[in-house]
Amino acid sequence: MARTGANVQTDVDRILEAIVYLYTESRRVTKESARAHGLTGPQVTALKILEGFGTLSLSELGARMSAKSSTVTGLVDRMERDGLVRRRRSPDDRRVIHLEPTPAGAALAASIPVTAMEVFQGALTSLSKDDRAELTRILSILAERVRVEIDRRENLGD
Amino acid sequence: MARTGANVQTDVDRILEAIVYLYTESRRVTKESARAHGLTGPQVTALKILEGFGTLSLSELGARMSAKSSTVTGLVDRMERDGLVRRRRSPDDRRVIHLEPTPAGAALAASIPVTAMEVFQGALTSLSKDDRAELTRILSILAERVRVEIDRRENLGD
DNA sequence: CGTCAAAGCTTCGCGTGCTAACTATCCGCT
DNA sequence: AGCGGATAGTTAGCACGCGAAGCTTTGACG
Repeated sequence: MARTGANVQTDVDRILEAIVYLYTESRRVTKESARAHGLTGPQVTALKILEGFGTLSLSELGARMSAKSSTVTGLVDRMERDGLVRRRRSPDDRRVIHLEPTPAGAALAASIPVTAMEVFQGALTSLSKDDRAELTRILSILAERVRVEIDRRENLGD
Repeated sequence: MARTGANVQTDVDRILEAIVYLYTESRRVTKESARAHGLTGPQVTALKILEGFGTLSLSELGARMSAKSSTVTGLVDRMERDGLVRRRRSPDDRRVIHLEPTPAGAALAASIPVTAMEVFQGALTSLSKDDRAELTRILSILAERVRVEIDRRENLGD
């Protein structure tokens, strides 16, 4: 274990801790902003995605939100209940359900600024330009590596 | 809006997306590892923290897990039900409840490798040493800035 | 000494989020 | 045509996770 030295583990810990913190806070901030409009965080996320695409299937929405289909079902149930979106069965493929915002949902989406992450924007702009670019670059690499690693494991494990 | 230019928003988006992805995956991996021992992710986290400290109050545990007290209550309820920890009222301050792992809980904690984040270790060690150091440095700054920004907002808002 | 705000936990209600199991539909292959 | 696996959604059951409201205990302050 720890072939590469103990300080790697320290970095892992620090990075993980920072990521967890940043994620938690980003969700909290989003939630707070959503709340001001009578919505929840995921609902705003979904509405904003729909606003961009107009119509999406449940699975497409789920993919863009990194959520499983059963989660999306529940989310959409509540959004439909609250008159934000409408389900419509696809004529092409009867398994598929298309989702579109209602006028009310669309209006609400438009009224919510994308600045749910103002806090991050503030923090990120306070970084130097170089640091920001570096962060983007390295995080992208990291995400890609993790993706690959997970794929590898799944193909081994099963 | 976007006083500082559109490419900042792009960076924010990319960084946020990467963070969400990494967080989601880290939780998934942790959960999977926990599952193999019949536990949930947060339960492992709590046990591991308790393993390090021996005894903690509920609020101290909550602080270390970034969880609210009502969340901790439920988590500890289930862990107590499953014989992993024990609640004990503090003699000094009768509001406080001390938490300690049962022998079974302690044994379980010891048997679970900290390597729930093996995937990350793999990905991170595949980064160059410099990139890893850079990432740690920048993320730390970012987390600190966000912390400050949030404090600032809370003192303004209220 | 009494009051009263604050701290520590719990309870309740709600909204995620996941896995497992199930239904309906589609599609490839024979 | 029809079998059989894959795909899209739903349902059920569980564990978080949070905010609001409530309880007990503490400690500060008049």
